[in-house]
Amino acid sequence: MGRGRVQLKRIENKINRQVTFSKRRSGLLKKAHEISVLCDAEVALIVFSTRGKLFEYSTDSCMEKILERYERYSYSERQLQPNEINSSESLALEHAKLKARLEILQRNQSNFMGQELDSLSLKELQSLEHQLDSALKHIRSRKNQLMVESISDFQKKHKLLQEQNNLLLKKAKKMEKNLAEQAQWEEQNDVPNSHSELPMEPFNNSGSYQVGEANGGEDDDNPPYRVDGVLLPWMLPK
Amino acid sequence: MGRGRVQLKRIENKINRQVTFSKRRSGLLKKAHEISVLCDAEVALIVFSTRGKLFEYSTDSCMEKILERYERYSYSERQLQPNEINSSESLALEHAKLKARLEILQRNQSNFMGQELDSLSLKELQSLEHQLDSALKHIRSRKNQLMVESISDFQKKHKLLQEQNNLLLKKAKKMEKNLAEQAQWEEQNDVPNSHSELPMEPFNNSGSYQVGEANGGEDDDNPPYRVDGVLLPWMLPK
DNA sequence: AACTATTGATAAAA
DNA sequence: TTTTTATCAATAGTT
Repeated sequence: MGRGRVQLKRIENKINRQVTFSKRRSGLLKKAHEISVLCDAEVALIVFSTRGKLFEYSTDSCMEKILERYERYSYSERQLQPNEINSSESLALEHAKLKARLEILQRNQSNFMGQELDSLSLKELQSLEHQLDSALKHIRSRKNQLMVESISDFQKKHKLLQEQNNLLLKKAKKMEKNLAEQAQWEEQNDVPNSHSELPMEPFNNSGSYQVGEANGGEDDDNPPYRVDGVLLPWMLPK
Repeated sequence: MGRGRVQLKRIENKINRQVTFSKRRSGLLKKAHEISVLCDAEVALIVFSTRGKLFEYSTDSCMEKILERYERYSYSERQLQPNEINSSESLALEHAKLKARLEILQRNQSNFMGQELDSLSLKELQSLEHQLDSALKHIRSRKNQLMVESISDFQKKHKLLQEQNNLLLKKAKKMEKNLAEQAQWEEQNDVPNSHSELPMEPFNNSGSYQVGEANGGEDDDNPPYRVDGVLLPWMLPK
């Protein structure tokens, strides 16, 4: 738009940049207003110039409402609803309450992380200790549960693969035997060699869940948290 | 721009409105980006469609920073022009932010108390466990410190009182002796009895830091956390 | 979603 | 800055 194409890069000439900014800014604000009116949309536009001057447009000249809506929308995936008109009083009160609660929670959190303990009494410390102790128990229990689930999952997969492996092994041996017999027969009857050139192997080292060698009777004799010598990520030392 | 002039009023035809919104929206975002790049400006653009869908653009994809800057800017502007109506607006935004933060903190706190663990992964659980472990160490260390301080404090006071007690005891004995001598003297000289009717005792059960009987040589032989049989509040079982 | 006739925006110049 | 003017870009209505 204008004489000559526009490169999408910073205009180095300061004067030009400033002029362009002024023009485009008004254009942008205008377009923002237009879409807002034409399409019944809620628009908030904030522009800071290089030198930090603020220009803004907002539908219904209510920037804060839109920003608040934005915060709600982007912070939590909550359902949008028409803005409730909170009286400034109740909002201020709510605000103060929230702030107070936030402070408490923050101090609590610090305490839970073992910080800012100096202001706590012996009694409070002891209560905190008990709380954390109990929390740790829950956490470890949950962790253990996850681990056990993981282990049993792996064991199932392991067993399945092993059965498959054994099956394949048997099949392979059978085929080998057949081939040997055929070869013998052909030799006896003077037929040219025609069987596969690849020697049969017992299918090790192929699948992602592949486990060692086929070991018939050793199932489930592993020590806890170890599945046939495979180290799961969480088994590694921290 | 297009065939025929545009009336600056809401497009009543729903389909047309939606199409126009889509077109103009992309145009607006593009122009916002252009002015941002060309003129080195900081731009934040928020658009809500009629149906509440959010579209946004912001320089450097850092919306929050720009919004914060906006808040700061408009706050300082307000300070220059005391306006009570606007204050509630900034409050609204703050309010939304606070709420979001509160939510996060609350979930954290739940986790710290060993609750709502189901949504956590093994890794997160482990990190939580370590954090709590370390916190517990701090807490116990602090508790121990307090206890040790408390004990040594009590011991000092105990010693002091004991010395006082001994002193008083000696004084009392001396007085008793004097009295006995006086009595003897009076008896020898036939003077009527006039001394105190209360028998002298070694000042037990009087001060708040009073400790058992005066026990000369047994200082500091008590088991840890016990000071002469007195149970401190934190010594009581939970 | 594509196409174009128009209007709108704006770069450069004043 | 704002206005002017020559061009380019956006888009309304249509397909």
